[in-house]
Amino acid sequence: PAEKVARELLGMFLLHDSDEGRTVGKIVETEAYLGQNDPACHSAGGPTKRNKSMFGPGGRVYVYRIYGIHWCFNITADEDVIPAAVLIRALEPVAGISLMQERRKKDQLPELCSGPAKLTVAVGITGQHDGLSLFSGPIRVYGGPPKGDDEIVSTTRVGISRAADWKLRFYLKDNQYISRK
DNA sequence: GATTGGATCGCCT
DNA sequence: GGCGATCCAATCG
Repeated sequence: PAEKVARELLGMFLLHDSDEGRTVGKIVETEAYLGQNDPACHSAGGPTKRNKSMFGPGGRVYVYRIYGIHWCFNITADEDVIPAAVLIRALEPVAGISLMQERRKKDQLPELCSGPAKLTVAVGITGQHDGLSLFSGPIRVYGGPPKGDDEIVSTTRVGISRAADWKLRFYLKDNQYISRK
């Protein structure tokens, strides 16, 4: 289930090996999008060219363009027949930091990956990665989630209008690298 | 077929 | 706090 995946991804590491080099970030903020029964999920209206990556197995990359200019990175979740995904909203920079600084044209660590469209720039993910498996290929997730639920804060998702009161945004309490409180 | 508005960010005031 | 950037699916008719 996407909510479970969203919680368990917190504390895990996102790795991307690109032509320019390797970046690694710790996942510190996520949002769950549950599928066709979730009005805020892109798959709510059925399959389209954009959302097709959610229709299929979990553990794949779903990247879409937002506001015409930014990329947002998701990990698909749940059973094959349920088109769900987890939006990765913020990372704590771990490795390849100089490459992230170069791509973002920012030096301060909290500026590098503290938002869904910032982190795609920092780690070099674009629409060309849409549909890739996380179990083979350049984008991987590894490590384990943090111990104990008490370090995870759950709240409402950012920037949506439908199902606005569902508490499906999760972040690590007191972490300095989240996009907002 | 045309219009609308969004899971955002950075720069401006 | 406001606004511009500028793509594409959803909605309307």
